[in-house]
Amino acid sequence: MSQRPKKSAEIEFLRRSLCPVTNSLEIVGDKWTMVVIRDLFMGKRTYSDFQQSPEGIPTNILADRLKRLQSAGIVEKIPYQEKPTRYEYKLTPKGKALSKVLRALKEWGLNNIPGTSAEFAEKKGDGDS
Amino acid sequence: MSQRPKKSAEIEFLRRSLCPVTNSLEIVGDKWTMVVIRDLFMGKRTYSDFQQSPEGIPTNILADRLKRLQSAGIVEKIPYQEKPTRYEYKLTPKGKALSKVLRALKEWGLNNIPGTSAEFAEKKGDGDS
DNA sequence: TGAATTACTTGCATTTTGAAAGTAACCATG
DNA sequence: CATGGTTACTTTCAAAATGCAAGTAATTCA
Repeated sequence: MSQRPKKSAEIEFLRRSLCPVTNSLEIVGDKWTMVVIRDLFMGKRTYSDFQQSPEGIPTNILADRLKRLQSAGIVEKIPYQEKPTRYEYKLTPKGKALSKVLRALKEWGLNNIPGTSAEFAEKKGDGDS
Repeated sequence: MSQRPKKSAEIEFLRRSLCPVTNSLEIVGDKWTMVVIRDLFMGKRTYSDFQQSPEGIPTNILADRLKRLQSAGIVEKIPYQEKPTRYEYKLTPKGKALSKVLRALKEWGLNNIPGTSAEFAEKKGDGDS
């Protein structure tokens, strides 16, 4: 056995590269994912919370991103009431570890994109402490 | 004059929101842009340098991203020889300011995505000092 | 019974991406 | 001076992702 290379097993591990930057971008590197994560850091919890953000994420995209974030282990969906059963989304430790990425994006934007304003990326009453 | 609102002028400033995170993502929030920026931080300079990276960026996407990065003031294209005229791409100060975003993505990937390896996001001989 | 709310799913047109091939300028070789 | 090679793209077109709108399901409220 093992005469031929085990293609199918290898394919499961195929990535664009082994670079941590590239692999992170596979998960959070699109226009909407980090916006949802920003909302979670700001304390938003429900589907409609995310929908109400000023960026106006399309509802199908939001549903898709929440699913992907769950299967990536960044977000978990937890029931917080019954009848009707409602769920809240919250960051896992893996998700919370993205805070530095978020902060770096925020700082870069504030310093390099005129017209941006910190209050849109901070919890109300949070002095960035 | 200025009886009617200056729609055309306003439209130039229309954005998804005023959030610095969202606005940063409009520029660097896709699967390829930060890969090119990573390469620039690693010392790559020419079009073919970027093409040779292990991720295998499609050439039309590369050309497009380099154009966008130039018009965003993140990268500049500078001739470094004549006959034939050849250009190198390099980061502007605004581009260099993205180092924290890059580092945060790298650290998150290293800590949270098994199989990633630091050497793919560092200059050879650079001890991260 | 009917309207409202929350949390989605579905359908479909538009936009972006990606693979491959093509082009243009120049140099090097025979 | 014709042929081939290199660099740096552009073009074409199919496939995938996005975005808008409408539809659905469960439940509560009037």
